[in-house]
Amino acid sequence: MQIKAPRGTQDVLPKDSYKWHLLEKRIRELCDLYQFREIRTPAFEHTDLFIRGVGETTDIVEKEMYTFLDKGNRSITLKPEGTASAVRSLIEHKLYADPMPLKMYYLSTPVFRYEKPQAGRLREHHQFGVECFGSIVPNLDAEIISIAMTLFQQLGLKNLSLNINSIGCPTCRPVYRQKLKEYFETHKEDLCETCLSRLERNPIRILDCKNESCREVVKNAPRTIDYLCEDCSDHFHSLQEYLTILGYDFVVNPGLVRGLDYYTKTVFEIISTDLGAQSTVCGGGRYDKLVEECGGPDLAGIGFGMGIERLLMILEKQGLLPEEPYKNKVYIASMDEASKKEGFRLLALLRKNGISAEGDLMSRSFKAQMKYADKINFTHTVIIGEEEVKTKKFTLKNMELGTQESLTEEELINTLK
RNA sequence: GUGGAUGUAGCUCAGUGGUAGAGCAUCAGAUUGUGGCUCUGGGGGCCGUGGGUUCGAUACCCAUCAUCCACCCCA
Repeated sequence: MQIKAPRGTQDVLPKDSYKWHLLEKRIRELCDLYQFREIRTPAFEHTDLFIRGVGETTDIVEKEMYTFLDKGNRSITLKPEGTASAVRSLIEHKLYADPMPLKMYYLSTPVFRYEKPQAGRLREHHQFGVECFGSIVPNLDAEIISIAMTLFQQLGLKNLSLNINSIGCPTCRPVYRQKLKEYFETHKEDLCETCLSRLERNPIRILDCKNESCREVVKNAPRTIDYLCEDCSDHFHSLQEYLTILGYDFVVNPGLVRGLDYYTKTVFEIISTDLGAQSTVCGGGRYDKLVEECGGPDLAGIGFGMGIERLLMILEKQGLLPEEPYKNKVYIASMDEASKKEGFRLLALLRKNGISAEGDLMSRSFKAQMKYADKINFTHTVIIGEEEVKTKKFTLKNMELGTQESLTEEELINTLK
């Protein structure tokens, strides 16, 4: 049996990796613009971190984690998301002693979830994420959102929509939760099976259900934003003002409830119509209690995660990915034994001078070498035969124009540089 | 975890109850040191895997795995 990549994983092949590099370069420049620095955390953590961080009742923790015992009998889990690790690291290295706010991002870190693969959903995918700790001001929420929005604008993405909501804080959420539960109790007969089980454990999640009869019930359900405490309500309104200052269109979506338990106040998602059923490219929010819950000090936080594969899917679909960037590539074609050796020497010399070059590695005939040079799209070919070896003047052919000239070693290096 | 579609050469796909083809790609040639066009030829497939029906299955039936899509959930 042939061994294939595990279900829900993808290879990035040599011909495509430049797309990732392109995107990663843009993202690094952007983060630099916002004064964020990169953090790198391990691909796996102690399972407890995610149980405490992400939340016991979430789908991620309940059924999607790659958890195993290592040889030291520790329960280990492959990261299902990025925030918990950042928080753990912050606490472990006492970064809370640094000047506030703490700003960090992570890029192309792999995250793992055991789900059934479909369009835009993988078991291993990669995320770009941003986290900021120590500040509770609403203009920070807007600023975090603007990082994602700016990236999308720079890339030229269309058909995106920004959804925001506030899910309250430990002061107002229990009140709302109770109201919601009372409301759903009276409509039990119209709820689907999963929602009935949610009723006890996490009634807020019913708001997110796509089942038709549940949606009917949800339509008239109490909305989080109507039960926010004064602090949360002010925060939410203020956020909207700041988003307006930045000129963003947004939708207040009371049904937006995120599947991770750590969120408080602001939650948001950026949605694309070009992704099929998995429409979220970027999702995040505020998590003011998470650091404390993980054993750290009382420190507010906010951040988002963005799926690199999904982002690339949209770029591809909207035709926004450029061709592989132009590069001056030189091929050295040679004929007899003597010229082959001369070519081999020249190849090393070109590379020493920073010129990207390649020679024959297939023992091809001269003509076949030329064909190859054409196929691989070399911009120049250096031709070496008896003549060139004798005179020490090499033939440089411009493959696009078809022109050629005879040059000394030094001239050759200078023109190709 | 549930449901639908699909699985034949590197890729896109034909095809028949008697163990397979096309186009593209690849490689080699078309008189001696020059690519792109054209022409000729070669290599490459246990027809996803395991069972069953049959004298015989790539084709029919079952199972399984994988891919794609939807539910669920999320990036």
